[in-house]
Amino acid sequence: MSFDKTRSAGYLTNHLARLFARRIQARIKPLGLTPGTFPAMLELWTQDGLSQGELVRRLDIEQATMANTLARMERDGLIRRLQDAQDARVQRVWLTERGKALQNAAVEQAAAVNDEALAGLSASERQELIRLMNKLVGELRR
Amino acid sequence: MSFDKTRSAGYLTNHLARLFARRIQARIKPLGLTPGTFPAMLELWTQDGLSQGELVRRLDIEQATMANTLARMERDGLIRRLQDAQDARVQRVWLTERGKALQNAAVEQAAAVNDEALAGLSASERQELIRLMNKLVGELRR
DNA sequence: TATCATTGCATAGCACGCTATTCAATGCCA
DNA sequence: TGGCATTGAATAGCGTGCTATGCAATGATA
Repeated sequence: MSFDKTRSAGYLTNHLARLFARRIQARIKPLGLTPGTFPAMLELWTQDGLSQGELVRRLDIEQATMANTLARMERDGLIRRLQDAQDARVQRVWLTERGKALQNAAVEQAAAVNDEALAGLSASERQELIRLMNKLVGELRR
Repeated sequence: MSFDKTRSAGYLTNHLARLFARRIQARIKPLGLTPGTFPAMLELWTQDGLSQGELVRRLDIEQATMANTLARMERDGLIRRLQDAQDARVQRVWLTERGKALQNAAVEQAAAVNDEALAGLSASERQELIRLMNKLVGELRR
């Protein structure tokens, strides 16, 4: 039974994810951000005050993972967690001023990494790659 | 500054990597394997007795990560590490009988996950996706 | 040959992903 | 209204990735 790693979507995805993480890590470290916080920050920059559960659903991250990530973000002064007034079980997540202020610089760095990765591709190749990756996500999310 | 996560190669790659990992984890757990061991096992099934450094170079994994992964693999009876006869610094990695015996079943499961992910794609789309992903890897590895 | 740089690996410490488990708050229904 | 199921979150434990650091073996050189 043979297996060519350069022809396996799963293998390539894992390798690519590590390469992306290394690059983004290097670029956002000076901002006081880490790669794992990025998805949550993106959601909160778009809509502040989401509940933890809402973040879990939007980001397709396990609840326990999100709880840990949010704890680190709170420790690092990016967010605050406040109990919801209507439902005492719900923790709402609010950006601090510092967290809000990072948006432009952080998004800029992320965009730069994407540009580096896609440098060798034509516009239509980029579009096709994104389309196909979205299709895989849809397939695997069921 | 806006950022569309469904159009970011990095974001999609991270999401896809998590989805792939969940699937492969579920499938190879019964074999006593974990996703992180897979790349090393693939290399060793192809060529047994590689040094740790050789694995690091082939898999583009940090040396410390590989040392940890190999320690778990040894603990779990997949490999043994023996000092090289010529160079006492070198640890050569050898599959156990159990490690060797897992090849067919493990590769089968990995192939099945790839098939699930690519189910919605035509043959030419699959080929194109693999080609583009390899291009990104090449770009980001420099 | 004594010294110093290089190489190969291990360890510490942490980020971030997962499963399993627990607990409190809420909702529902007899 | 009392009892039970559901929901939202925290915690424990572990795999897998990283950087930083240390150390022993080897190689190179004055």
